[in-house]
Amino acid sequence: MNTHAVIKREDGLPEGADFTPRQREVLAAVLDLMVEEGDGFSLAKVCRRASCSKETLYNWFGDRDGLLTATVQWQASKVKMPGLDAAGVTAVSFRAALTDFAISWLEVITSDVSAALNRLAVSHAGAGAVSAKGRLGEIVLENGPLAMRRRLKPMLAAGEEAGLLAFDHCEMAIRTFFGLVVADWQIRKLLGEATRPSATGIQQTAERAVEEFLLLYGAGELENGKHG
Amino acid sequence: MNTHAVIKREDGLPEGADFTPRQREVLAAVLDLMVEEGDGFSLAKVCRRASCSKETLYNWFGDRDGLLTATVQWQASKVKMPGLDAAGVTAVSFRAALTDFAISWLEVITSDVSAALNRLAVSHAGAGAVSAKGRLGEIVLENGPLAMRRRLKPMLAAGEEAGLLAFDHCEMAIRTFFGLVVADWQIRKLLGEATRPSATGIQQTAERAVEEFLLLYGAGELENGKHG
DNA sequence: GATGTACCGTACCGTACGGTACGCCGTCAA
DNA sequence: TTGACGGCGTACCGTACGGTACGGTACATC
Repeated sequence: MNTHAVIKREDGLPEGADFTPRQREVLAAVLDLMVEEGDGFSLAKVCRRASCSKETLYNWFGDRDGLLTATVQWQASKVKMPGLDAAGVTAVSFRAALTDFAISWLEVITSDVSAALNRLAVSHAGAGAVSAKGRLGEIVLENGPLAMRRRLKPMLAAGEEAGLLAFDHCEMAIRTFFGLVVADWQIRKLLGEATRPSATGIQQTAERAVEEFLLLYGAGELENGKHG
Repeated sequence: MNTHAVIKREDGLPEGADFTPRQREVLAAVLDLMVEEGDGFSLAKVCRRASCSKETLYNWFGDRDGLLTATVQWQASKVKMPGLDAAGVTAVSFRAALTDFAISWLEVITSDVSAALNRLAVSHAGAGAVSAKGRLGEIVLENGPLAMRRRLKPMLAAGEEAGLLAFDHCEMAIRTFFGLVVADWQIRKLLGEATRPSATGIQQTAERAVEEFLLLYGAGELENGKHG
């Protein structure tokens, strides 16, 4: 039982990640390497880039998996989603909030860092049945799709409260929203398709997705005619 | 310049994959191992499982990447999508065709084999800038989202032809359909979430997706009221 | 029967990488 | 001044794996 320091939460959820500045430097180097080389980077390279020794790495993070986990958790702790409070939602502000949400989600998803992290988690999720590796997939899942659901749920609930939305099952609405926004952007990015959509491309995608979502689930003044 | 035999198409598209039966046995073993252990399996294990020698492996496929590529291509060549010919589409048959399409797509996407293949391609897509690895991502991309688009396009065109659909840009409609059907199923599967939807779960997802799609893009008799 | 070919099994080699050990130096407290 | 400590750099070790070589065997062809 070594102490590994820092992160110990047994629920694996991405607690604040209270690393020292020096440790964050190291993690930043890891993140860079992950973007550049995927899972294939060596500890030696990390040390060279971060100007630290392997022994330090080992003392801080235990082993390679610990380092990866720490990196993923640290990055996860940095991503803050725009939250909309339920107070005083109007048709216009609600639509705008949904659009903002979609935009920032698309920006995250199509970023190189997110792609690298997801690649890492995906490959580890399929490696050796049990192995401690599984945690990575869990963490990313927790901070990816599941975080989106958690964020979205109160927004949609607020929308329903205000009579702007109508749905039977919130889960279904969430899933639909996810599908309309993300579509095939993420999987194409993960599979290495180079073209990242431009800012306006993302904007248009988001607006269209919200438009379609409101066509399906909008009520009252939000429910307007077909697009086209 | 070794001969590597078999697949040589420079465009990388997943041509028929004309392997000998014995070679297919080997590829099947590789596929199994990929499902079980992800990208981490060793050539030695392949040999043990397939009862072949490393030298044979090398003669047939060149190197590890060649073996992986061959496996991916072989699997890709096995996936046949249900095609609907444009002749005599009615509102009912069209909806049924879309639903069938969605169902079979969901079945593929949530299968272990597909997940393993996608994991492989995803991790290789993020590994080392150029390296021949990139090809895997390309191939899977070609047989994943892009194949779906190709299959879907004539179907939607036929639908429009028959006055059952109305859209400005076919690409947009395709993207929307993709999003509604796939939603977060694929990414969650890739990240290792164990629960595969049941047959009826898939059925319901597909029907709902088609329902929503037709609400957005349906014309004439296909355009019915809101669900709920 | 001799010869060639295709393949299996296994042993082998080089390398790369995770993990460990150790010497050295700056900092800080006593 | 001295000693302890945290951390850097480097050298080192064991292992695992990709790739190669080689002997042995079944089978086909002449």
